[in-house]
Amino acid sequence: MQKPIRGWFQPAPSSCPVRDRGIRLRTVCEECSGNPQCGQLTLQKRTPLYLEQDPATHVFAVVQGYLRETRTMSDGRVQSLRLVGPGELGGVEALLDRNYYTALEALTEAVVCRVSAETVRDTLRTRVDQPLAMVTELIAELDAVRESLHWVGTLDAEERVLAMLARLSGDTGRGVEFKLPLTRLEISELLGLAHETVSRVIQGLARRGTIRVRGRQITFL
Amino acid sequence: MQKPIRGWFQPAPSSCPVRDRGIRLRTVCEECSGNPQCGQLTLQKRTPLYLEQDPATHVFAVVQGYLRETRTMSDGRVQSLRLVGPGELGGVEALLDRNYYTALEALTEAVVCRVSAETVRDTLRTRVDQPLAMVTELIAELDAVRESLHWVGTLDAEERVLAMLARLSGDTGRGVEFKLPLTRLEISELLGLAHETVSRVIQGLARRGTIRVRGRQITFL
DNA sequence: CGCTTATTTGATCTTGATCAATGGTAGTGG
DNA sequence: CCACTACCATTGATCAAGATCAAATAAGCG
Repeated sequence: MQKPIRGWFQPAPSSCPVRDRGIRLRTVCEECSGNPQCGQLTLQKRTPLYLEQDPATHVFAVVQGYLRETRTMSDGRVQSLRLVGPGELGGVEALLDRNYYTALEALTEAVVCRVSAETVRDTLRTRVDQPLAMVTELIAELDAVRESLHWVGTLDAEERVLAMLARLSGDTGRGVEFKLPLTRLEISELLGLAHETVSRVIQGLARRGTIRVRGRQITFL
Repeated sequence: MQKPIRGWFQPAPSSCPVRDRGIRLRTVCEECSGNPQCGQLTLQKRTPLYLEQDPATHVFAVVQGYLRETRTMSDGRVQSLRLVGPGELGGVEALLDRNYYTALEALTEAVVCRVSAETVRDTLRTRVDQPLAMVTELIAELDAVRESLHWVGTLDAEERVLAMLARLSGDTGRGVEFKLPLTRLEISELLGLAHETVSRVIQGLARRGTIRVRGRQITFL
């Protein structure tokens, strides 16, 4: 069920659960490389990995679960910037060697690889084969954020909720039930909607037979 | 008045108008390196640099003027994704060696440096000092797009228009008049608003004394 | 079981879109 | 220089999507 981690580094030389679950490239994870057990971080729900303005020291690759990036405005409003799922990167601004400008927090129980920015920088400096892969990664991220922007700009409430449900369903097919890992409130914050609207849209889709809903169990029909 | 180009390459060895206007790093621009006159491209208003789905061959750095990235949806609606101004990059997806997934078009008369993706890739492979600078660039781009997302998600019409006006005013101070380089319609498309709304907001700000408006001449008060 | 947190549903309100009409401005060619 | 034209900007009236306010369940969970 785990997705491969998109990474910018070479295959791990020794046993590593991350690689063993099918990834092409390994991340230079402090835990992975120093430890034969490849002890990634396991996070409980609601655990923050870092807060806005924290000194930016590490980059994270999500192995399992969902995190979210948020930013707080001067007036206290919180905006969820994006959902970070399996195989995606968080905190790349650490490579700029300054403070994080977003907060990153686990929404579900999650497993992440933690890589120090220093390690990444060293690797970029010394390994000829890595920079292009890293650049490719970042451009893919850029693509993803633009995609979100496109969504927020043009899609109405129902389209956005459908897109989110599709993403959260992963590779679950039609007719197969899956469990929503997020609450209506969390979904609404990520989509820039009110939670009541998310609820109404989901009920509406159910009434029209697009999906079947049993609490947090959803089936596409 | 020109902004420095953010670039990932070393200082130009010989005379180059781009560098001479104060940039730290030069872009490996086909025109610049092959030609002592450093003949960047000059674009007329409304000139497209590339269209969606075109083979992605070049990366562009804006020297002067404003361009916009757009994407067309299946139903024909066009979404403006972002404004690309002096010092910023467009078309970085060319490094992925596939097709452009956005269109890039000049909104005003503009000057850009054109760099072949091949050149950039070669430089990343062979020059030890460049990758980190390039990665830094991309992360800054990522930051900018997230910023847009933040805007679109949390700001209301007036806040968005104000943010755009602030950006377009550049380093013009309070009390100094500047000329809007974009029409109300173009602004509205970039902000995801109706052009009537942009007009109303601008008039409203003028009525309340925040700005002074004379057609496309604007003064912050 | 009792408490907290999620979810659903209804009623009403606000923002900004849309429709429609008019006035301005800049560029073009005579 | 002026008239013509095409685009740009403003303003008003109305409408709709979704936010907000309010309240009643439902679902977890110690």
